[in-house]
Amino acid sequence: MKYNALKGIQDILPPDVYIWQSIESTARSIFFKYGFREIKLPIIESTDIFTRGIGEATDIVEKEMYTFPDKADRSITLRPEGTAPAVRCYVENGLHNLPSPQKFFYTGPMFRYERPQKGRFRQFYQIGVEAFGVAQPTLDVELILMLRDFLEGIGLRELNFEVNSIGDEKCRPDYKAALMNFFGQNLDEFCPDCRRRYTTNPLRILDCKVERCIELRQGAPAVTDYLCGECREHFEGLIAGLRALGVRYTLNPNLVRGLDYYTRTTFEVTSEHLGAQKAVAAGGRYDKLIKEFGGPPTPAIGFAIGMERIVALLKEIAPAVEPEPKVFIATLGKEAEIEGFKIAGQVRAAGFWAEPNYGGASLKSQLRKADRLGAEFAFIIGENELKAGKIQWKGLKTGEQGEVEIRNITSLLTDNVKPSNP
RNA sequence: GUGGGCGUAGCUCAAAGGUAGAGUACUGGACUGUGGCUCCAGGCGUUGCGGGUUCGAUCCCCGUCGCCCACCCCA
Repeated sequence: MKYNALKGIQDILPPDVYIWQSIESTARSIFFKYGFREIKLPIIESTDIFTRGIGEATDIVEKEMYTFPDKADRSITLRPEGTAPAVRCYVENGLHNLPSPQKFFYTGPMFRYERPQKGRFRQFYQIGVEAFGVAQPTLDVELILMLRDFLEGIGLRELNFEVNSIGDEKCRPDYKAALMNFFGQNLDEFCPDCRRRYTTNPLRILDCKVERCIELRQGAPAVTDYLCGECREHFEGLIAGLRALGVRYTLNPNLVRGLDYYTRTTFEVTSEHLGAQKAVAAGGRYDKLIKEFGGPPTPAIGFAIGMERIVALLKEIAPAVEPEPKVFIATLGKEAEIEGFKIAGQVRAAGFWAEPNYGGASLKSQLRKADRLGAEFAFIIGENELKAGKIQWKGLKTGEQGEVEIRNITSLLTDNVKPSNP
């Protein structure tokens, strides 16, 4: 019987996992400086968290959710995204009673039942960021700035920052009507997908990739021309802030999002070095969602970073590297083996990776193993060394060899070697 | 859900109807206490699975599962 991981679900192994760790630690340190605190959220929720939060008619809810009945026949769902659970958490824990803004981030897997392809998986990881309680566009600007700091911090360049505003419940209906009026004139010339979108979500016609549709939508009304006064002011504040802080961006009036809860600001960071799924991070405002979840009306904004996609970009820049032991401890004989484990303890206490040999083997094969592991030093302990209270050390990169008293091992290392962390 | 490509050793790939091979990796040895180089030894792999055609299938056909890419949509 051969077992496979489920379709679209993969193991993450070394050395890749070291890239993941470094991304997460960079996120923690940069987000900390912006005052974002980490929270741990459950990966399963009551199904209605998502149907209510994301929207009944969205693709995610209609066809992509992992939904099961539990043993008491409650409908539960593996989270397909993090914002709805974060809002549930915010309201349930009464966090609106704390000073605004409340700023959080979280990491972990999301689940969507989709056909896998490059950059798309059924279980995929996101770093999610949410900020509650401030309506001013300065918060939007700060989030985008933090996202840029993060992406540059992990070493990514050549990314496109696209921003847009899709208005709110006051002005979006007007825009939608104008759009339908425009497309309705020659609807039968559009592709079948767009004809379907016309009724389900006409905004999506704006980012259809079919060439004919791109031609046909020339001259279509732009969302930013239909913003109400308040939304316009907000959008202008966002643009002014980005400019003032030197964030390079492009306006993309066709940037519409597939989740119902977005209002006003939407943004997306893309790379040309990925496949068709080229968004590495995306987000927007959701000013109505907290009230929808039974909390007080509270403006909020957030974004999500796609881990697999930034890992793919980083691997393109530099392949993942396997960390190497600092010291391999080769021993000859039972007594030396025990002494070897004690010495390993000293090396570790000094902050270095010590790798022992397990069980008897010839010195030759032990050194070969040390070499293949990429160890920097081999320590050799046999009968002679035990008697003398010394060890032989050998630099496997340099070929140098010498003797040192066991009690001086720590200073030998700390004086000559830099500690290495994963 | 739709379309296309691909499934042979841990990995990369041969074998184009006559019942599977190489490189690499791994382990050990040559070198009974000194790695990297070299040489030697070690794999009965249900050729993804199931059926069909054939005297005979890794190869042809059908189905199925899986992977990859694209569409839809999204991080």
